[in-house]
Amino acid sequence: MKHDYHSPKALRYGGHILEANETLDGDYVTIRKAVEFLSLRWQDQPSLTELASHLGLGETATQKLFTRWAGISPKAFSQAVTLDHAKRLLRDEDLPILDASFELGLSSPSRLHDLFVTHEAMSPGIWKARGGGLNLEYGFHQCPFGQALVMVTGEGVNASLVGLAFCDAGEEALALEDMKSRWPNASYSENIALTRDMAKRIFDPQNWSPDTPLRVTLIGTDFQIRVWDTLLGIPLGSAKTYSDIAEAIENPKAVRAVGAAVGRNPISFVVPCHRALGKSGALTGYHWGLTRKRAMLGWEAGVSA
DNA sequence: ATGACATTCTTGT
DNA sequence: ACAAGAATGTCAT
Repeated sequence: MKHDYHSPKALRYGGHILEANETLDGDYVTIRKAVEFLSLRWQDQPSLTELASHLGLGETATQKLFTRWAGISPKAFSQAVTLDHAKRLLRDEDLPILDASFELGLSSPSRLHDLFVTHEAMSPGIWKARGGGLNLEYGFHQCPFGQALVMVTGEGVNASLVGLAFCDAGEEALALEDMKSRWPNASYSENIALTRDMAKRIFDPQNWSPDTPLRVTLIGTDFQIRVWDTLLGIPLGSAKTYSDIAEAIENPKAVRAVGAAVGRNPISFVVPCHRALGKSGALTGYHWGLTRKRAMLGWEAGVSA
């Protein structure tokens, strides 16, 4: 199934993650518009004046509002989203190595991602059963990149993130269908209370701590898991090309297959598929919308600044 | 800039 | 089994 999510809609609201059904106010709408404008026009770097007039606001108000969301100025955001900057991300010297733990099939903390996660691969049986016997709870939450669909398995300390998808307000049904089609035999129930904590943990960098690593479970084919595992090793503020990844999994010619596997990553953002770029530094593609990929890269530039 | 095609893996018949 | 398609890359025009 294929969806076209081409509007950006980036949204943190006053530093808090909101639930999907909470009312949006003027700030929210404005920020969304600003990111959309900057993201769509990444090629010609609009000035603050242009941005402000597009929003119908004063320059100071625009500057302040935007900086509160992104952690960086509109100017810095535009730059973070250029081809040049993407190339710089690719240049980053130290190549992340595959976790030894993957070889062993065990879970282990990966400190390379700033959003400390422990990940484990689910038994191939579950994959073959297309999610049969799996109990998934989900909920939608507002996040800096639109509505986030959070999917969790297990309870309490065992709660583990299985899926993370994005959409614009109003497209929740599509996103849910998209995710359900990956594990059609799993059973699904909504549980906002459970997923809310997970969302807060993920989207507020203040909650990123090695003491409380986020548990994630990778469900996919062998090949896909190897690709996703490699993605997990790309640190914040850096990026890899699809061919880099193909080499990392010791299958250098499988470049195209890597692209397909990256695109099929069910835990978008946490498994940083947005840090996979074309060899030229071009963003090439994103399942949840290219503009959203730019927004993520820009937002991360603010986090790491 | 555009297009053909090489190559690998997934998925739907 | 088989064929089509995918978030690529390279080479030729």
